[in-house]
Amino acid sequence: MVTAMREAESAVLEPHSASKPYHHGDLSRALIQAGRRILEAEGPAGLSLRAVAREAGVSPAAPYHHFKDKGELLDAIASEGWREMGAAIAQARATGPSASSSTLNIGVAYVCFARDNPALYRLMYKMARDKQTMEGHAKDAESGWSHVREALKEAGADVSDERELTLATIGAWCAAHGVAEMAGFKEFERLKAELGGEEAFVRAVLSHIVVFPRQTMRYPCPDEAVR
Amino acid sequence: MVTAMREAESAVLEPHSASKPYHHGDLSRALIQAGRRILEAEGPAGLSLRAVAREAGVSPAAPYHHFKDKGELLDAIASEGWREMGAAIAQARATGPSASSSTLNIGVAYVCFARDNPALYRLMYKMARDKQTMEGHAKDAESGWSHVREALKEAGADVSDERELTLATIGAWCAAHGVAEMAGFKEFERLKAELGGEEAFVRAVLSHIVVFPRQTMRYPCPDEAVR
DNA sequence: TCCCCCATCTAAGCGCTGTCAACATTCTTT
DNA sequence: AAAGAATGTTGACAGCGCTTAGATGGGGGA
Repeated sequence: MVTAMREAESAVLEPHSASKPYHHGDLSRALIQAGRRILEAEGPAGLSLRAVAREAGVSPAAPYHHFKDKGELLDAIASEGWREMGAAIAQARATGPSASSSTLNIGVAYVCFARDNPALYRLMYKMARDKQTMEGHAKDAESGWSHVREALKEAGADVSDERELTLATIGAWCAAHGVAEMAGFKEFERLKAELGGEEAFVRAVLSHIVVFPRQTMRYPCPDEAVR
Repeated sequence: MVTAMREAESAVLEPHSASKPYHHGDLSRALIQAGRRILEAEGPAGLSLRAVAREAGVSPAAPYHHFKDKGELLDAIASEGWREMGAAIAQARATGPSASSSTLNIGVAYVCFARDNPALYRLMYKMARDKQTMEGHAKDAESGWSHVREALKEAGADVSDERELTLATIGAWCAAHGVAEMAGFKEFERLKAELGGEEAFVRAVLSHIVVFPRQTMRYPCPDEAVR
C-alpha cells in the first residue's frame, strides 16, 4: 500500500501499461539507459552486461529477468537509436529551406547523428547486420527511410518509376552511411579545415557522390560477366 | 639452409611429420592464417586469441611472442585483407571493357569482395575505425584508392580541379562502402530477384547513387546552419 | 665440433566476462 | 491469509585476454 505508492512514484512515469516491473521500479528501462550511459562514456568495449547491471545498481544476473541475453539488451538500445535517428531525419526534412535541398540536408543530418552518437550508431548497424535485416529497426526507422524517399521524389530525382525511386532511396541511404563511417578518419582533417569545418566537408562529399555512369550502364546490364 | 627450407614448407602445408616441430616454423604467419580460417568458419565472435592458438596447435600464450596483444594480430589479418582488396580493385580496373565503365566495375568488385569476405571486410573497417585512420591500411589499399581516383579522371568525372577529384574519390569510396554494408539485408532480396541477381542489384544501386543536388548546393555552402 | 645463449614455447594463474541454477524476496491474485 | 508469479541475489562454471615463471632446443661464437 504505502510501498506500492513509493514504487509507483519511483517508476519512470507510465501509468499502467500491461505487466510492468515491480521490484526495481522499471529495471528494463533503467538497464537501457545505463547501457547508453556506458556506451557514451567508455565506448563499446566497456559495455558488458555486468557493467550495465553495476551501473543500474543490481546484481549481474538481474538483467536476465528482462532480457533473454546480452544481445537482446543491445537490441533494445539499438532500437532507441533508430528511433532517434528517424526523428533527426524527419526534423532535417521539415526545417530544410527548400524542397530541392532537403535531400542533402537529410544526408547531413544523418551523418551528424552518426558523428554525435558514434558508439550508438555503430551498435545500431552491428545489431542489424548480425541479423542481416533492418526489420524491427526498419519499422523504427521507417519514418527516416520514407522521408528520404519522399524528399527524393520532391526534389525531382531523375527516376522514371517506383523501382528506380526505390533504387535511388537505397543508394542515398548507402551513400550517407558510407560517409558517416568514413568522415571520422584523420586523413580527411586537412581537407575539412580547408573547406571550413566538418559539416562543410560532409556537404561537399555528399554533393560529389555523382560518380557512377548511369547512362552508360543501366540495370538490365548487358555485360554481366565482369566480375 | 636445409632446415630453413623444411620449415618453410611445413609452414605452408602442415599435414605430415612423425615429430611435430620443436619450435613452430613460422608461427606468426600460421597464426594469421589460422585467424582467417576461424573468421571464415565461425565469424568474428569465434575469433579469440586462444582459439587461434588452438587452431595453430600452440599454447594460448605463444602468440604473445609474435604479437603485442590480440589487437596486433587482428591488425595483421586486416592488413592482408586490405592488400587483397586493393588487388581486386586493380584487377577490376584492368579487365573493364571500357574506361567510362571502369568506375562502376570497380564499385562492383569492391562490393563483391565485401560479400565474399564479410567477416574479414568488417574486421578491416573495425580496426581502421578504432584508430580513426586508414594509415597503414591506406598504404596497403593505396593502390585501390588511387585506382578509383584515376578511373574517375579517365571517366571524365565532372570535376574542375584536384580538390573536386579528391572529393569525388572519397564520395565514390563511401558509396561503395555503404552499398557493401547494406547489400546483405534481407529486405532487398525481392528486388535482387527482380533485377536478376545480387550483382545486378549492386550495379543498379551504384548506378542510382546520383542523388545529391550538387548544382544547387556547392560546398562553400550558404546555409550552414541547417543542423 | 661443442656449448651456451636466448628466442621461442609451455604451465599456471589473475581478473574479467556471459550465463545458469538455486534460493530469497516481493507483488498480485484468489 | 495462502498461493503463485514476478523479480532480485548468490554462487558457480567455462572461456576470455593477458602476465609471469620456467622449460626447451637451434643457431652463433668458442
